[in-house]
Amino acid sequence: MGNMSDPGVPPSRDAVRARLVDVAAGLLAAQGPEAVTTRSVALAAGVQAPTIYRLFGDKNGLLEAVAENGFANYVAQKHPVDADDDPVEGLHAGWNLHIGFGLANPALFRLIHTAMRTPDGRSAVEAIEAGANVLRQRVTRVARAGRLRVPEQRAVDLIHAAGTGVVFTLIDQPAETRDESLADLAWEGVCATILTGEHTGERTGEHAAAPAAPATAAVTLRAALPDLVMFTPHERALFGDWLGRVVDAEG
Amino acid sequence: MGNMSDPGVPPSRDAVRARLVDVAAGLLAAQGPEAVTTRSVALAAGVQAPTIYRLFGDKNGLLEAVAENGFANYVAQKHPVDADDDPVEGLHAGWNLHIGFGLANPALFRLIHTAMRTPDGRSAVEAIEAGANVLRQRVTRVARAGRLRVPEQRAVDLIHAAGTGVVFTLIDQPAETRDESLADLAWEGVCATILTGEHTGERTGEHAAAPAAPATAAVTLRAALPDLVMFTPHERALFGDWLGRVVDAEG
DNA sequence: CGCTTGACGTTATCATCGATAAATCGCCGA
DNA sequence: TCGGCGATTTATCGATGATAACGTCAAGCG
Repeated sequence: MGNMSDPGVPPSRDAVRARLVDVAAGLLAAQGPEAVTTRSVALAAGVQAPTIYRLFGDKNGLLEAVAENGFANYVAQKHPVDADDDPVEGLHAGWNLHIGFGLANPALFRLIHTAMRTPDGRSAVEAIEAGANVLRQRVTRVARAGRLRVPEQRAVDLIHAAGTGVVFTLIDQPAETRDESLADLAWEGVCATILTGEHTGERTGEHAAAPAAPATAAVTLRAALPDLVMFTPHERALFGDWLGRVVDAEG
Repeated sequence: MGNMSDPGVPPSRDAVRARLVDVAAGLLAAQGPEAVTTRSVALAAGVQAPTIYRLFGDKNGLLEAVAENGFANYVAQKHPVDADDDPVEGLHAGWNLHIGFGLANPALFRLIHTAMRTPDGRSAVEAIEAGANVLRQRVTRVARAGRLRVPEQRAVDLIHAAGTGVVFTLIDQPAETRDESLADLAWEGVCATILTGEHTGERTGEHAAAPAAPATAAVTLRAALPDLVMFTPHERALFGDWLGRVVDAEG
């Protein structure tokens, strides 16, 4: 938003940045990763090569900006999925977002899962980390609703693994023989594995499995206390007392 | 086999080939893909750079040979899994092979799924294509046994997607916090999705009989922990630990 | 034995790529 | 007007993938 009043040439730095990102994204999508050289990007954007280094630090910075921009664009283009729905539906929406982004940006998806990773496993792209956090939050919502039957981290990992694998499998196939319903099949499998209830992910409307507030969960656990052989008698007694406090306070 | 009698220098072409492949594989595994340059490989192998091009055509040919060799080595090191067993067990063995190879050769796995692909989706590495065919055959065996409830191609795709996704998810995590049992969870989910019958692939015995209500309740309670204001921080921490014990033992 | 032939090693070199230093330009405020 | 500073341009560096050109050696053959 800098100097739009200038009639001349100075394209306001942010405009140059955006143009570079657009050009790089276009080259990446159209001609693959090896077509994205600093020279070709600079030439196509009408700037000199050093400009890239001043604006992005190095070529990796440019690619990170491309990933950031591509992901943000894709998310923005989707309707926001109001969060007051069924938590499972929210999770499904996140799943579809993951799959859709990968199929729409295969080259970028490959790049993200290979080159652009810090040694500790965290993604070097801010937006990707943010997306992972959103997934975590949505899984937590499902857990709070009492519909998760595996630990949250395992659910997060399984969803991420299934989504990543589906995208790789699909973009590795020629577009003609590609059957994108593989994503739905995988989603069914994920739901059947991590969710409670029989009709897992679909628009069942009403589930036989109860919404299960914390109090309900505490009641369930207290009923199962005698079977929990991993506790010593004293531990079991204290555990039961605490469950009682939860029941009294939350119920 | 060639000229071992010669006391002098000629190391029999195949020996040079094998040494180059070994050196390249070592560099790839130890220092990452960008450490595998034609010069570094040639230097470490004691040959000149053009030798690589005479033996492998180009750098990609060398990398394909590395992938081929790495996969073959891993397969050979495993016991052959006699094929007269339960077809589902054969499938499980193939699954474990896929996962194990990816975890043992993360850099190679990344390379295979990014750089070394022909435009029509087929892998450029012969051994990988062969592995895919083995998977197809094993799925066909399961289908012949009447235990498949989805089309064969969908089953093949789902298994491949799940395996690929699990490997990527695991190798993207630091080795310390990595939980490799994610592979087992994913295998359960795949079996539940593509196989008939309730007790799917495992020697379930006790697990699948009940949906593990205590574990679900414990997961739900743990997700709601931050909202349980009736606990002191220390109590909450201990309570969370105990809930974790319930999840681990019952789930 | 002498000649040819072809495979291999060696050296030198090319084109390209990522990245940067140095010089040059242009605008803005004092 | 002029100093100063940031942005642009030019030129270049080191590394990399890839190859041409030349020399060497052993095998085949008259």
